Amino acid sequence: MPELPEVEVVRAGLEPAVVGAVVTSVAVLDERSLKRHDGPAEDFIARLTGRTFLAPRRRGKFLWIPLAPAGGEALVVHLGMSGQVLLRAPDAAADPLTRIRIEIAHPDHGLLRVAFVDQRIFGSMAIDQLVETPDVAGDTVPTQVAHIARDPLDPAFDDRRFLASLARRNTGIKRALLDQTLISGVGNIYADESLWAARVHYDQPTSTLSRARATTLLAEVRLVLGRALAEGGTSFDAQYVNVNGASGYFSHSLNAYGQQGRGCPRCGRTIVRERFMNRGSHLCTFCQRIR
DNA sequence: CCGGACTCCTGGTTGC
DNA sequence: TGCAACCAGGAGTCCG
Repeated sequence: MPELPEVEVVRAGLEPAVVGAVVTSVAVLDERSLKRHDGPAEDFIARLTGRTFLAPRRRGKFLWIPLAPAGGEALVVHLGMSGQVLLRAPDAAADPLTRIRIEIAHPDHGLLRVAFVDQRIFGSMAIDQLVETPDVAGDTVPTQVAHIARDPLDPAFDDRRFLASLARRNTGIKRALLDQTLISGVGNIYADESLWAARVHYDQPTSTLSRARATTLLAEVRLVLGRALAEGGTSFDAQYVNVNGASGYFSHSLNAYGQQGRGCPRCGRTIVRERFMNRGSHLCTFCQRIR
């Protein structure tokens, strides 16, 4: 399940290969992968073919490649649960489960294929208009990303505003962490990891979480995301970026997620998995109690 | 404002 | 061994 670190690795990997490249052809192999696109496949193809890619950008789990001229449209990518963006040589064998294939011509690297591969088809691509952000002058995001909060690794993320909305809200803390309109980029895995690190129970009411503990939690969110990013950033091939979003989360340093039945790395008691919000929540019920 | 239920989807795992 | 049921969940929508 790609979350912020995995999506950022994809963004960074794509950047050198796509900036300045011209789209020479587009094939939509499965139209369901255009569910975020407002229009039929023909419209997607027509609006993308012949365009020049600018530098890829990201907010939370949304990735987009602006199209020249700047400030107009962008190719938006969301990886969903299982999406991958693979860079291939133009004559490479087709990747299984490729849903959209984009051929590009780069002034330095020549012809490349960008394959959008997605097993479960929760992800998608779209062409969308860029709009100005309300908080940073000159900054733009696609319209379908405009309702998402900045992510905690964004220099313009507003800590005080986030903490204030937590205090004002009447909900559980994990719900809040997963609410992309409050803080973006955090998914189920890194939510569990951050809560474990900060010793906070997933259902702790946000209004009763002390300012100090909320501050600690936000710091842990940043540490967890930053650590994952550092691990992922070293693992991709420089020439043909093959960023895996499916097995995508960087699993070698998980303390809570998927660790049910094992010992809590902090106190040794057993990590349990509970159903919450129609998904799994992994925690140490000794370290993480509602207070 | 809030939360629950539902939808999208399919490879891998579990259970009989 | 074979097949069906179940499971994973990001994000959007709808409803009470």
